[in-house]
Amino acid sequence: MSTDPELSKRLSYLLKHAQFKLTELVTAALKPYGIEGRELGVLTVLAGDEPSSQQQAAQRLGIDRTTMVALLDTLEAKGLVSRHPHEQDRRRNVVELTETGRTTLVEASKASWEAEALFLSPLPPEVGRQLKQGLHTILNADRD
Amino acid sequence: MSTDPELSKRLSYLLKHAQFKLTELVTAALKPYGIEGRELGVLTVLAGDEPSSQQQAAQRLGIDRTTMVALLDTLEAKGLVSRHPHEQDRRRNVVELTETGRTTLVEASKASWEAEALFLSPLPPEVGRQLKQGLHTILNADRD
DNA sequence: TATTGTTATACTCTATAACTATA
DNA sequence: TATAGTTATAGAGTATAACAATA
Repeated sequence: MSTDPELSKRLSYLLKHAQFKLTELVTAALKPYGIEGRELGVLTVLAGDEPSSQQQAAQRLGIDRTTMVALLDTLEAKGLVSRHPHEQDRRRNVVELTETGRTTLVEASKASWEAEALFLSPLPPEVGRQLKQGLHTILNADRD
Repeated sequence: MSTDPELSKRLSYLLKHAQFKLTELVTAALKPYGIEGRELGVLTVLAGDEPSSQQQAAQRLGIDRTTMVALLDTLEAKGLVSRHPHEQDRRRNVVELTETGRTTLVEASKASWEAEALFLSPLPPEVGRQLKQGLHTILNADRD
């Protein structure tokens, strides 16, 4: 893509293009399962411990609740999640994975990890781990 | 932001949030100079060796030529670049930095590097270098 | 015919504001 | 009054298609 020598030394440039490349790999890997990376993220969050309301799930994903609506519309149309009114508080929707949703999550998740491994494959395994660890350290540096 | 334990192990998640955080830092650092990160990228490319046409500059940035039009409209309105018809080929615009554009580039570039250093500051300098080197290796792995 | 810059348009992703139904 | 979900809408950021000027 871009090849300006000065620009390609910028971390902004490296991160942007790395994300672009990883997204390409993940999208291709998930294609057989009929979902995209963002949707896999939603399934992952929904699979956690308790069945959560739409708003709780949105918060855990760091997206707006209005964005979550459209995302769930799609996943529901694909038969991967189901929405039911909460028994005690009927304003809320309890969102759960369907049986298909659970198997899709398992298989698509595996494919996604493989895409990540492929992305990191130009590096020795230990260097790849350090790269992830470094990003993790930076993102959690504020929280103390 | 998001705190789902499963999700935050994904490289997709780490890259996305890292980019978000770096963009915040760079945007704040560039604010005194009245430009954004993408505009600094354009100035950087335009400063390279030969005065380039709009399309050449767009290619080096990896963006569409139609996107470049709006970007240059903004930079021209700010007095940082100037457009002139190419002498030999009057279809092309020669895009150059103005005097103000050149000093802005120098100062804003410095501020941007400082923002990057701040972003990497939770890591030991050597680890930060390795992180950049790792991304660079991954992005150039295809090209051989 | 092909190319450069431009405009009009549309598409994606996202958020804000307002509506509804419940509490 | 306040909250969960929804809808309508708008704003970035981007690209595609069509146009005028030039080659």
